[in-house]
Amino acid sequence: MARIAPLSGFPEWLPDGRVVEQHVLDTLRRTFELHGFAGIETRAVEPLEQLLRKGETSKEVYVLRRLQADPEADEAGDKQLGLHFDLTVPFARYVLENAGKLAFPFKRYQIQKVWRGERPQDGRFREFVQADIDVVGAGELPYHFEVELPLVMAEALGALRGIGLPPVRVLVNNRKVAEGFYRGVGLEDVEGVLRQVDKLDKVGPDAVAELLQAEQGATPEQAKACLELAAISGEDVSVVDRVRELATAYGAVTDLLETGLAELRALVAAAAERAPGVVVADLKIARGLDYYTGSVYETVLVGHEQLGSICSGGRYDTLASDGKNTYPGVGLSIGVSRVVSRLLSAELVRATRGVPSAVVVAVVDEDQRAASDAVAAALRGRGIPVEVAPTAAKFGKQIRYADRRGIPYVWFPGAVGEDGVRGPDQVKDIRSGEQTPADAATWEPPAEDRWPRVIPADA
RNA sequence: GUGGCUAUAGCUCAGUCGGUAGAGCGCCUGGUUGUGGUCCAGGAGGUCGCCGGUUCAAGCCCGGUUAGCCACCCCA
Repeated sequence: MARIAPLSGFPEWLPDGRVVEQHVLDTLRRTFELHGFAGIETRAVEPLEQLLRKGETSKEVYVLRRLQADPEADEAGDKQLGLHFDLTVPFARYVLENAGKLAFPFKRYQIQKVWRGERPQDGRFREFVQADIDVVGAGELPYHFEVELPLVMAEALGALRGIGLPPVRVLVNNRKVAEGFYRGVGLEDVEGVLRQVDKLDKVGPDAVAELLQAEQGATPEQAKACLELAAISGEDVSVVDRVRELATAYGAVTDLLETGLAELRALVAAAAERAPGVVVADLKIARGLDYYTGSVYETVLVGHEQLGSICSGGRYDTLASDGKNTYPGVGLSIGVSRVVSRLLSAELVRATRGVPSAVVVAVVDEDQRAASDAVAAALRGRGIPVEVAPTAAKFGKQIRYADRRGIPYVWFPGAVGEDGVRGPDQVKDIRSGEQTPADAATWEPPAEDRWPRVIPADA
């Protein structure tokens, strides 16, 4: 028998999970718009060569082809399409394509699915939703956007605290600091060093020290310096002084380092004021991607650090370039699916119901279905989500129909008396059992019952 | 892509020394006269992932395969 089984890495939620996801999406979108970001959507595909420009992700790209494509023809390859694996590459292409029509600096948000042919795991998917914000400038982009963007994300995620999302911690670092320091101590393969330092949480400092020596040719002294830098973290500007002291001790003070430290200081100082306790400077944050040139960000859910980063990004001096013009940018991306999957699997949140209906209108018998339809229409006309019972089963079954779906109210159309006149309708709150006469032209459910809500699971 | 673990009812899982399948939950029906949840009584539902091998006999042992989970890699 052809077993129906979920496809690993392609998550699908039940209706009440979708209510949660939709709430998250709505909340993020509202926050982005409050900060003036314009929404765009790009196509799902990009030319393969465009997607592969960013490096070693090639194996992860899903290629698109027609079932009947001529196998000879696709040898040509330059017209091959792939599903985008992030929203930054499509955005960069979009900026170049529409540069003449956009006003810079351009702030946009983009919430879409992306695809990566990775091995799925808890919180890691092959098809998932990202919510990105980026600011892109023409030619130049003021540093203050590197301060603003992580704070917008912190606010967006903070807006989800009410439904039970754990607090977040935005870890920040600056590429110029890392690069300036590493070069200052004589390590030229900045990329390689970053990659090893990035493993710190997983393998520990001793292993990283060995890797630095074995893989990057570092001296024990250089390795020690890298680890001491990585150990520095803090919420206030004193981290900057500590980095400078360390660099001085190793004779590693460079202009690049000083530039980076000034930037990092500005970010930490602003964050301490605008979002105290949320942004933490952490000098071990590396981010493997090579195109970051300034601030880099990673965000964890407090208590769920094992889940990995739920929101990352950074500054790119060259987000896009057409040869003549360069467009620097800074942006972050929330892994919406990762967040939602954890909210659901760890039972941090729940939806009050999985269907929109606040009311089920009972059907007395099929001959009187029209009366129930009329009640439903009257309620809907006033914006109350309603459905009519699917069958004229015993009332006990119709109540159970509502109960199973979490629908709080059952409406009983008045019985037709011997005089042929319909008696008064009644509405029952099936949670309390309370049943009262009601008029479809005026009855209102309490506001909290009107639509499904997302609430902390323990509420 | 590499490695480890797993696959039995809709779900979560038991299944001993190989002897042709069980529980809990869920679902359906009933417990008169149109009002659910609790309780009671009944009931439906499984080619034991798939293919092959060993054996008188395989859910159990062996090989393969597919899928899922986890770790690595990388990343949201």
